Amino acid sequence: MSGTNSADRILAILDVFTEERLEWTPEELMAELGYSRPTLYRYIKSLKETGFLASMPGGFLTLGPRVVEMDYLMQKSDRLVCLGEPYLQQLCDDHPASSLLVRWYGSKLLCVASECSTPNALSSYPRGRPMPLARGAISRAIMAYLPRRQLEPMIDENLSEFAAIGLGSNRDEVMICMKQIRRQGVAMAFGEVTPGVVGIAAPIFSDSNAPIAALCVTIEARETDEKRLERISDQVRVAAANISAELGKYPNQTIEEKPFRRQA
Amino acid sequence: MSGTNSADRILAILDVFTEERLEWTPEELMAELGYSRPTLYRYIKSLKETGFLASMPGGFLTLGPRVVEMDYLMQKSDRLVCLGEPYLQQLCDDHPASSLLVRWYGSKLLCVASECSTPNALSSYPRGRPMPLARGAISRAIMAYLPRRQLEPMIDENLSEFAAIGLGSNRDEVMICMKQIRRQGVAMAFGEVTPGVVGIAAPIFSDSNAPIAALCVTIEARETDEKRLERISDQVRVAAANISAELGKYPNQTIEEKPFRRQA
DNA sequence: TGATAAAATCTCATCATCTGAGATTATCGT
DNA sequence: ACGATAATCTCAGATGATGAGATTTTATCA
Repeated sequence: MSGTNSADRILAILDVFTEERLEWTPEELMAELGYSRPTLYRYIKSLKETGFLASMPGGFLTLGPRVVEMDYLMQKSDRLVCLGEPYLQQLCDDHPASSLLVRWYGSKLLCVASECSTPNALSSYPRGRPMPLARGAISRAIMAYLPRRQLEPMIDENLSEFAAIGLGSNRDEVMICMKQIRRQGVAMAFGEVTPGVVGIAAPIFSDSNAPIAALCVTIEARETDEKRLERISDQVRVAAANISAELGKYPNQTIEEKPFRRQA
Repeated sequence: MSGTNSADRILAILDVFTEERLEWTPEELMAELGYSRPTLYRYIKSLKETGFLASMPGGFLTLGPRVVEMDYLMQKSDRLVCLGEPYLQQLCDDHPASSLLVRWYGSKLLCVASECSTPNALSSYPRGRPMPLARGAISRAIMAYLPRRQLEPMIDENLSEFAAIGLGSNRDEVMICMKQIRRQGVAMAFGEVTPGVVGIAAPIFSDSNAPIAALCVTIEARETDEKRLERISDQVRVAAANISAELGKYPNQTIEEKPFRRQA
């Protein structure tokens, strides 16, 4: 309803398919979105033909097979996931914990792979579950390595959050924390996301520039101690560094004619 | 390029992100799709704002977080998946096999959940992997229960396939096979999809009408015998029936004011 | 099976909005 | 700070989008 262009209007249809409501009739969509009947049906047709929507018995519409396929595609071809999975496995073998790979999308943190060795998957993060942007070890592991002009505005925006966690009450204090994280190579958070759960995260780089993801281990506080935390930190740091190195080894996809970082 | 409307043009962008090529620069997209620079950037902007595309370091574009999130959403809210998972588990506990839930999207068969108890995941079907439409037990388990006017054209289209499998050389012969499947309640296929692998599948219904999915077990032929096949068939048939019954127990989402199938 | 209701598509005139060349501004790397 | 590349903006023309209502198709029930 905001965007007046039909690109946004067609994409807006997919927006209404949420966790609360995954099945809509055309009639309901018309009411919700305010589109006329022919227009809506035109859009639906396009979305169904491309597989983003699918008809359910009873005349309902749901998200379609394309979504599932695309995710499969992404997962299968994501070098971060492929390279990282063995490390997730290893970390879970070594500790009663969850391990996760989280991608940084600029405006969103999204879990893209996870393993879990504890039966009660209370704090488990399956693929696709979004993470809070301004809280937790993952968030900070990434932020700490962002270039200044990205980092500073983020800090200013979330000052109250940082204050609540106890990282500092102004930008400079938080910056010092970030510096410390850079020195340690890992970020640690005690119960920031889930009460009683410790998170230990290290950033992953694809080139030498900005972090693109983080490797994280979460473990119940009562399952651990000083020594184990130390050990996990080391493992996470090393694993993240290894993944980064392996990611950098080959170009992202195929060898591009235009290498962006090395002069031809 | 085919559809001249901008709905299709914007969705066409997502089409070029395939397994072979998951990273594109705007320049490459312009060349591939033939859109002008401002137009393409307009589209990209919309797709990025909605999270369907994301920027990668180096100026590349990839599929975005929205895809992963949507899949998570679908999976989490899919009653078929939630209800079916325990059965998949059970089947894998009982046999050295893979078990899968496959949704029927009218034009596509897509695995939506799977378990595997064999170490060599040779014939494993993870979520998102599409299945061949005209081959295998799954396909036939669903087809056999389709209403006549959907089934007959499908048979005619794929007569050569059916002949190759040995189900019959004309429509009537194939129809007899389908009838037999209905009588048995399961479809069985020997090495049709993967050589040396047997598939046993039964349809799942959400209302009494048409099948919406199938439950399938695949097992290496050399791991099994007459007796075990019999046992698996029974289990699959019963499990599929149970899932169907449970699916029907509650309305798909919330209780709709307009019940479609029962009179108020 | 045929009648009835609902759902989906079609028609078409109007006009909004989409398009693209080129200029302009932002961003990045050195 | 500078040069190069990437992304956005401007604007006029015209193409394609829109919606009321008619029509066809599909589903539902007797």
